Amino acid sequence: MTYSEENYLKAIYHLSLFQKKGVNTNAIAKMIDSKASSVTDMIKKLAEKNLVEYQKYQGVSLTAEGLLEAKMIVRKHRLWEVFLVEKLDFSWDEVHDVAEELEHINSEKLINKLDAFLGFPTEDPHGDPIPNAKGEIKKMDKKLLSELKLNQKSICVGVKDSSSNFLKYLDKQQIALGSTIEIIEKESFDASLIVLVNGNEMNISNKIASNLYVKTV
Amino acid sequence: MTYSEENYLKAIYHLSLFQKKGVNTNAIAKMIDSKASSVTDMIKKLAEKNLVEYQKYQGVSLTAEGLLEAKMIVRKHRLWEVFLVEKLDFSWDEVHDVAEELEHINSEKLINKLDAFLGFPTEDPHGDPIPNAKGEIKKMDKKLLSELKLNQKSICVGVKDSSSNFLKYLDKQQIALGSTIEIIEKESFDASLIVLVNGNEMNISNKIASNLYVKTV
DNA sequence: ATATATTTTTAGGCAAATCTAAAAATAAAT
DNA sequence: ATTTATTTTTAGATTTGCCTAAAAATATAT
Ligand SMILES: [Mn+2]
Ligand SMILES: [Mn+2]
Ligand SMILES: [Mn+2]
Ligand SMILES: [Mn+2]
Repeated sequence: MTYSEENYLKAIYHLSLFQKKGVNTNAIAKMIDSKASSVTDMIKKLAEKNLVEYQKYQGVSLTAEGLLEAKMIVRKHRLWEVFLVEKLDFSWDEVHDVAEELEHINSEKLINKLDAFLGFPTEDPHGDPIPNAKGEIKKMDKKLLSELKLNQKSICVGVKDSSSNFLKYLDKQQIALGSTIEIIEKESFDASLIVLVNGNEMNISNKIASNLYVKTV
Repeated sequence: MTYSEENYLKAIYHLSLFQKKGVNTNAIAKMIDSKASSVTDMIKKLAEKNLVEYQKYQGVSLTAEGLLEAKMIVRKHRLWEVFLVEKLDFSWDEVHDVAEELEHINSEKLINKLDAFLGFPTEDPHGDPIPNAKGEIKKMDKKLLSELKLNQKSICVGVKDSSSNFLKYLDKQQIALGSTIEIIEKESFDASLIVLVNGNEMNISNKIASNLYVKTV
């Protein structure tokens, strides 16, 4: 498989998590940062290889084979992110771009040895689940902080937006995976929150709260 | 730089170590496993980018810039080989192909962090020198076992041929980097040797002896 | 229901990297 | 010094992945 094919499969996979129907051509183009016509071309090729199901004008979905391939790419991406953070001291906002390259390295032995070396982690540095060697994903039940009830104690377990910008903001506010979070007041005017993060009171906007995953305790 | 351009630079670099004049088109084609016409095309592109010096029919050589680029690719290749052997328990005959892919990952931070993580190694698992971040190569004085004098004690420090085939043969004979080697008899008929490897007597052919580097002690 | 807007596909082209076959230059041999 | 052989370059195609612009299909609005 080429890098380009792998990137398309991954894009379709990510989009299909939020889209029960077929994934839209335009959505893929946006994610891959290319044009709709290019997407149509590639989709035809992937369909030819039985990696996606495709009917003209009806969007596209992964076949069982395509789904497994996509999960293996995601697995590699997230394992490399763990490696970069745990072993090479990268911060969580620096790993994505490098992992985008590393995810295409093609060696089953490499990735399984890396998995073992890292102690078979189940989540990446952003709290996203890492598929195991069979493609199985242990799903954690987590909710957005914006949906958390008042005075309900919780732990930060992930981010929805993992842009460098957002992650750096969290660093500055000393919010990290594992931080305890509790909402002590909701402002109805702008849906901002006053929260306790590791016991420290702070004010966060609704936008922030809508991009933080928490697990109630 | 594209993967292909990097592979050409690396090939020219390796060939230029044994060739004081310009490197031949055909030699590059052979190493890259492509055709002379393809090489000519690529050389023109590299010359355009000032990475090589090129005059029609006169072969090609690296510019200072091209040389540094080539060394950085070699650096990455060999550091990844160390990583695979030291951290992921690959054997020395399994690392080359994976390193061929990993060497193209493009992140200065990654490679320098990896270097530190590995403890700034100066040689790869085959005894080849690893250029430092500035491209400097510490050269060790080593000679081929076939050139070693009778009864001169030495240590195995590298292999000239690093094909999987040869490396597996060495494993079978329990010859490894660090093994002590001494020639106790030379057979003039076929230039084969009777040697002591870590004290064990064995017979090795001239071909083997011509592919093992040793350092006298 | 018809007109308008949006999405998707097709048609035709381009750049990178490769190839084969032919031509040109260089090297080797008589 | 010519001829012959080898090496290298050019010419012309091919494949992959992408693009723009136009056409076709689908969705939305009146
Ligand atoms: Mn990522
Ligand atoms: Mn991640
Ligand atoms: Mn190697
Ligand atoms: Mn090596």
